[in-house]
Amino acid sequence: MIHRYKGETHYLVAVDCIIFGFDGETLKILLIQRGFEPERGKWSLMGGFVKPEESLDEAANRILKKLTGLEGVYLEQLHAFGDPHRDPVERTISIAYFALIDIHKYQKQISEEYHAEWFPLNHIPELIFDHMEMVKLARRQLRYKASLHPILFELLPPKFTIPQLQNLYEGIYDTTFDKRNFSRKVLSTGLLIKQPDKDKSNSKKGAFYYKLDRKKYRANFQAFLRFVPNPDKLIH
Amino acid sequence: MIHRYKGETHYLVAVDCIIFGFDGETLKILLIQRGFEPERGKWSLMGGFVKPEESLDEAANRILKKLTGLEGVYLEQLHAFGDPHRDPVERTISIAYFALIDIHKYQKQISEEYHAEWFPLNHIPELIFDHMEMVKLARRQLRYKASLHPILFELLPPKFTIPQLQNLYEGIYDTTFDKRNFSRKVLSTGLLIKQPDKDKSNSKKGAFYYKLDRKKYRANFQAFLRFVPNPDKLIH
DNA sequence: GCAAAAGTGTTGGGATTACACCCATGG
DNA sequence: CCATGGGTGTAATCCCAACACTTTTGC
Repeated sequence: MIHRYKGETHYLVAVDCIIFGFDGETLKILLIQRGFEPERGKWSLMGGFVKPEESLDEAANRILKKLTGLEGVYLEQLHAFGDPHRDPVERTISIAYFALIDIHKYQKQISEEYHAEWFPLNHIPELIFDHMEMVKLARRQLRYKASLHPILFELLPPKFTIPQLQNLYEGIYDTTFDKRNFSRKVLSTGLLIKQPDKDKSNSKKGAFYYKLDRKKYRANFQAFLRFVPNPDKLIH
Repeated sequence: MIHRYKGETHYLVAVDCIIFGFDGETLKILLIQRGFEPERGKWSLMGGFVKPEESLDEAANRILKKLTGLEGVYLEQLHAFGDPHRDPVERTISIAYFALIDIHKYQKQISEEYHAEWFPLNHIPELIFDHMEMVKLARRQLRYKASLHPILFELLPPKFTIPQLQNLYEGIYDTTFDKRNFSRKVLSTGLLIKQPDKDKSNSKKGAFYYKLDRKKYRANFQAFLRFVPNPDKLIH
């Protein structure tokens, strides 16, 4: 280090994670009960301060792993929040990230020390600081992005059925789609590989499992895939 | 302030602005020649450190105004950059913003003390730190967003012609569009108000001026307006 | 009167929507 | 044997892309 910039103020920099999961019924986020002051006992997003030798992405991955035990999951920077008084203790700039995980891979025991719990998106408790704002923005971004790109597969297990997928979309947009049109659209992308076996947990007939073709998924991610009719009206 | 978080490292936090302008021919960004060490004399984005009592958005607006004299222009947070060694002097987290301005409103004299200059997007000089990365991301984001929402009006003067608008789109996507389809699409949104007078600088016949209907613009901003055919292939 | 840019209309194909019936099976 | 959810086909419509000629006027 040659020298330092003189006279400028330094701040704490944190990362907060909005972690989405889907249990087959509703879309949920993972919250923790703060174990330290201020606001001990209140609900909050999982977060942490950025360490001297890690990048922001690394910090987000570290924090996500600490709470869920998961690595290599979908994680995207959402927005930087920097209101001077957002944290009453001391000015902290927070970079919010949102993660999409397969809720079944989530290891409950790891997170018990944090008193973590899943909350349905329409029953979020009061949150500390500006975390509710972060959650709202993340939800908007998820709707927006999912209307254009096939990211919701990240919330499903490796094998899933088309009715499950449709349930997920319907849950996120709080609406219903025509199942014939939905399955035609989804299958026409060629992103899904049909499996020989069926999921019989929801019907006597059973629904075929599909797996995501990861190769085509990566190749076509940027392409606009519109599984969602009239997204304009739904993303707010 | 009750107390402080113990044992955590503090960092400098900066804001850097990617300022886009359109001169009727090509899309350009505004760069400055650094007047201080390190890297004095090298080209760089306009930036500055976040002050104790301002939010990130306020910092970005302040910096934009300092360089261009403009207020109330389109300004959007792009991404936070936080590699531990992105600034060799001292760890600095930078929040990048991108701005779209009417290049004609830009006051050259204000910026002379910064040695500011406009550079066409395909002739950007070498930049300090990770600023080139920021520029590339901003360009991608501009293409992406402009393919879905009518933001490019922000780059044009209050009165403009449809051929001018088409030129702008063609410049940004480095391609050409059919003018009949283009003008039909643009006019069908109802966003434009035809003026009685013409711009005769580009042809003998002259092209009618239009003004943006700001009310409808705000109301329809979220709606997906696709002036750009096959955006999939163009946004990279 | 001609060059150069502005402006406008039609048509065919592909995509999207709306809609209804049969299938498989566990109970 | 029947209730439940899974799976599929078709027709009407809309949207979009492709395409060519007329208009205006400064020189």
